[in-house]
Amino acid sequence: MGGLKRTHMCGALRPENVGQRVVLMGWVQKRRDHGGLIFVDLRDRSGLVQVVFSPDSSAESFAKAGGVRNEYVLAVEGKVVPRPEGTENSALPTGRIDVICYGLRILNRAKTPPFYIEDGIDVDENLRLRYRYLDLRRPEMQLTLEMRHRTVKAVRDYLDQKGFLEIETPMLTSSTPEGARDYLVPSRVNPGRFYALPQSPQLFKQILMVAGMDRYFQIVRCFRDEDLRADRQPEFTQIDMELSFVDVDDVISLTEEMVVRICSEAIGLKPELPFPRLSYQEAMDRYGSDKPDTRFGLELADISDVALNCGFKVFSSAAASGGLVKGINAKGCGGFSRKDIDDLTAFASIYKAKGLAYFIVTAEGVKSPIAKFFGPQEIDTILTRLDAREGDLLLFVADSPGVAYAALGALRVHLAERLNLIPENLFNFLWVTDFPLLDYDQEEQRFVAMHHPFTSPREEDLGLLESDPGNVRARAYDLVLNGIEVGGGSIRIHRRDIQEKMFKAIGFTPEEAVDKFGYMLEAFEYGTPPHGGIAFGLDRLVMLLAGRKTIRDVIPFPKTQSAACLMTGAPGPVDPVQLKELHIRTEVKQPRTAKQG
RNA sequence: GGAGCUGUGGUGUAGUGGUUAACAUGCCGGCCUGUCAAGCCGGAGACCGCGGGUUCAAGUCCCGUCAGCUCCGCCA
Repeated sequence: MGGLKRTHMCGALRPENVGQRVVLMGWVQKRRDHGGLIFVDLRDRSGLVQVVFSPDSSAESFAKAGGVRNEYVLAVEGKVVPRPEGTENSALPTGRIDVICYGLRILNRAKTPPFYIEDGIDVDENLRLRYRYLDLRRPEMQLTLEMRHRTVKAVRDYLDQKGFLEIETPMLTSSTPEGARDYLVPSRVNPGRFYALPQSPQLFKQILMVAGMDRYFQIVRCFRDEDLRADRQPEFTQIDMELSFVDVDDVISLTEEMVVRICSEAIGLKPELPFPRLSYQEAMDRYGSDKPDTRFGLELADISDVALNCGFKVFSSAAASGGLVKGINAKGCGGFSRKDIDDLTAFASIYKAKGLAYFIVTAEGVKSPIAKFFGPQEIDTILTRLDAREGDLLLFVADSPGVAYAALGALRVHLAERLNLIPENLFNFLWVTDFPLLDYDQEEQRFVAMHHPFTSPREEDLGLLESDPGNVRARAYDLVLNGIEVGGGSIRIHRRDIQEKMFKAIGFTPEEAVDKFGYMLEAFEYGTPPHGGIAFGLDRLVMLLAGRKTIRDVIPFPKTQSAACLMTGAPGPVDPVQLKELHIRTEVKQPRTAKQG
């Protein structure tokens, strides 16, 4: 840089700086060459400032500026001057001043970038990911990463203040049964043995409680080898916490305050406390989801009782065989065409709904292919249940509870989007509590932990653990924001006998339990305090606060849906020598690379 | 494992089975002393993701495949 030292950031200059000699370093956003006068918008992380090159102030710089192109890296020595009257740019924070250049150094040249370095670009995500360093130059990406930093800093400041210690846990750990697929790391010095990357530091943080650390937190990377979604990456970051001597309300109120602090420092928002709470059952009944979006209405109604005795076989048999008949009122959609309804039916079928029954509410009564199966009394009850008015479209699903909830829950969100019912800039936090402890897995023909196997049952349900496992409620809680789960936790089991019962309930033999979690059971015998905690999905939280639709936008170097990094080409093939050292042979002859095509 | 959408100059798009694949922007050159979506003039740049097939003729129709995205399953 030829001994030059930067004095200011580009975006920081204001009329107060007029008269100052400044040295700026940054990238060329745009050059406007007027022949006798050249304007260059110089950009750094802080913003843009207009640099003026004129032969009157420096003939040499003016000549050099003619050869400057977009994304060249410049060092500019100049003087801050007020803009001539009438040439101010109110769209720019620095728009009332210019920097007149007296000395220009071209620190580096740049090829023409493959896409525009600006906000709101509409470009193939392939390109953005391949040239991520250019994508990240865009102001909105830089602001998002700054917001992520503010979030993390707010968490650290808050938890430090509350007496938490930030403690690290291993990345190379052991694979555990249950849960997601593990990422495995072969051990060179232990042939045939593997570490697993942590799906979460769950066991370690509990052990830290046994160790008397009292309050722990960690901003920690977690790994799950499952298929990707807009809000799921194979590696993601959790704000992970655990506290001793607490109950559900303690964890909830402590983290509520933290969330408020995050919102305030990241985006200047002050959500009202306490956040609403909903039981799992109520969330399912009203919204068909355990992570309901409460920014709009369209709640579900249950008509299983009416359906049970009606003449429509599809309804009555669903209701009679333990299923549900539920409906949703698509307000004002009575004018939907046959095709519109077919589309909604197709949408519901994604969630395994076998069909979508409908009522169109008109002044003359209900128009529906299935109206004839209902008496006037029954129709009246249904209309009342769904709060139906003339011009409404009522949609019904009759199926197993799982399918009815899923299909209508998704339909509810789908309709809200289509009808533009979702207000912008609304942040609806809410707790979902009282989850079932266990969930029956049809495929495996056994109960599995809904949260994880270390979640404590509610005391009053303890007796059901053996007699009626499906109805045991957990001391678990999820934090939901605008229909997305951003956090979840529980009070843990801290007694060996209960932990053993839990393992038994999910089908572990005592030998398996000891084999996989013996150290944990043993630790429980050395004075384990009651404890509980929570983990937040940092990426999702920042995504929502930043108003983005995918966590890829808040992760500097994300993976594609096929878990590849388009910039580095990971995962890539490795030298056979490396494999040999690791005592590994693969079945694949010619590995596909991520960059083909 | 499955369903859907997308793929055409650098970028974003248009393109009814039929001539030399069109437009905008960017890029390159020239002119231009107050622009900030600068302006004006000129120029280069795509064998239409890849591979087959149908056809006298394919960017367009069919099959396969690759990549990206969205979703179902999966994600304690």
